Amino acid sequence: MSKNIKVAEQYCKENDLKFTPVRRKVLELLLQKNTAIGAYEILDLLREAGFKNQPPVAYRALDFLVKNGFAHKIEQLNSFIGCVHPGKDHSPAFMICRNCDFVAEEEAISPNSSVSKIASKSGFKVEKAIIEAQGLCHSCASVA
Amino acid sequence: MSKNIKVAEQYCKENDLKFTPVRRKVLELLLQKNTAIGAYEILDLLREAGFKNQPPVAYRALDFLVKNGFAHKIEQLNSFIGCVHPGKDHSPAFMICRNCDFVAEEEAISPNSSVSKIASKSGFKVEKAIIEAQGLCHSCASVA
DNA sequence: TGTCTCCATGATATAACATAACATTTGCGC
DNA sequence: GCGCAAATGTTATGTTATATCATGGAGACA
Repeated sequence: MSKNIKVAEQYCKENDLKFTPVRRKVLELLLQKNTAIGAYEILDLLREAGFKNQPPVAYRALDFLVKNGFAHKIEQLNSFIGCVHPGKDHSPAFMICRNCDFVAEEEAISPNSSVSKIASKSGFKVEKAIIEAQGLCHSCASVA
Repeated sequence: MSKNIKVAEQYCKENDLKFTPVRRKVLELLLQKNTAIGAYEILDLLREAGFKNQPPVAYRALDFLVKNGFAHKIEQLNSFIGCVHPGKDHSPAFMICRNCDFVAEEEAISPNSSVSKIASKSGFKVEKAIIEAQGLCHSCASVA
């Protein structure tokens, strides 16, 4: 069992959250790849694994995982990815390779980051921020 | 006629782009609001203005406007907003008020911005980046 | 133990967002 | 006028996401 699954399990236990079979399975699926997966692709994988496969099944599990910090939505791709450091309160930035679909999650926000500075300048109170960059990952950039 | 429409018109003239009636109308619609508008809402407004209203009509115009920097897509909202400083090559950050839907566009990316730093650390070659923050705008934050 | 309540899941339907594909028209250089 | 390229018209369909109501299952507590 992956380390991140264990972390999620432990976190749920401590916070009275139910880490049910379908939620666990979806997280496992997300963690098996380093690319983002769409909800309907997850649905297919769930069906193969013997779960029910109507859209709400996937979306509910994904909502749970995203809400609790175990997964993230990549808005530009309308798809989802497992979080590489769950549990910690964090503000990720994603680097999406347009060639191989690899998605890297990095830490982004610090008190003096661009977003904080821009926000304070305009009096905007930021609650969450998404940062998604598109381009070429290290290895695809080398080849090209 | 709004200043931004003129800028777009001039830019198109200089770059051999066709600022056709439907493209102009969509840009006008986007510039009339300081909130983001969905493609199907634009479609409704186009119909009211006597234009054809099948989905491709709106999406084509939006593609043109986004591609040429006259408008931006807000990924989190699946909707669009007129650009406040068109023509200039820029990397915007958006501040989205969850209370009043106001969207502010700010300049975000500099050579030593968070994104650039993170990217260079991991060898990722960034081609474009989106930054979208959610929270409360100045006036909604004051009320609360 | 019964039953109440809360939350998760099952199931059906539909809403909302976006594009494929092909026909037709328009503007423009020659 | 003719041919090309780009824009628009038109039909159909693909993709992503949610509303709604029914059913089930675990824990609280008398």
